[in-house]
Amino acid sequence: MPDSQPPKIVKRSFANPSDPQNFATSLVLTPGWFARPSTAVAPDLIGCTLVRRLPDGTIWRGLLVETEAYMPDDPACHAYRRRTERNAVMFGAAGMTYVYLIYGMYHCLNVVTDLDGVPSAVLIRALQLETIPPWIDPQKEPKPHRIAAGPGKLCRALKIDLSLTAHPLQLGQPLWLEQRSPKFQHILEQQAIALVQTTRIGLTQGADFPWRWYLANCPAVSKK
DNA sequence: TGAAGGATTTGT
DNA sequence: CAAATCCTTCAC
Repeated sequence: MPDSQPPKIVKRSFANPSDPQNFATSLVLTPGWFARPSTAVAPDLIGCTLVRRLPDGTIWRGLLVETEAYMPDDPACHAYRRRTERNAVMFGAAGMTYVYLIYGMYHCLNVVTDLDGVPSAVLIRALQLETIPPWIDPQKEPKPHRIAAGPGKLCRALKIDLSLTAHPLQLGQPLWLEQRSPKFQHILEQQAIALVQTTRIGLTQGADFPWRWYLANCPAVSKK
């Protein structure tokens, strides 16, 4: 039975109650939250935060401002034809990463959605980074808010590659997701900001399905 | 075993 | 608008 918003609070004991991870745990989106159709999860992910933990322990965070849904009977979905070695994780339980290589040089990050056996995912297309990682060359990208504007660019910015596919999105893993802040939720409900729904980008098939969502007037969105 | 092509990005 | 660049898929 899929969960609905808001996500469950994860109970976990800590030796030190002031441990910042203790607070972070309650914000982390759980597998059940992702166990809904990708067309339901994708808009709900806008305003949530992607957290990247590098092997050296450093944490890099970005606000999700653009997503796309890929469904089981969707000709644009990598799992549309059949199960293969690459897309196998999409056929499994929700809350896992699906990373693939595109055009030989860019990686794309997806979140596996829906029930076990229903192959679908949400492509994360753009982030608004909280801080700019030092390995980003400011000469190459003069606009700081555009560093993660695009699925390939955000993976480059957060050092996401094929080694991170089929990983659980959980606290302490290389990647996890955190729910919207109360402030974001509020201004969204007050319609002070708008979620735009439109068609997906770069497809040769299934291009007419309106399964792309982005934050209106956000400079970090990949394309207007 | 080989060839075609892709959920992208950048520069001409 | 075409190049970069390589993994995946499908045909033979």
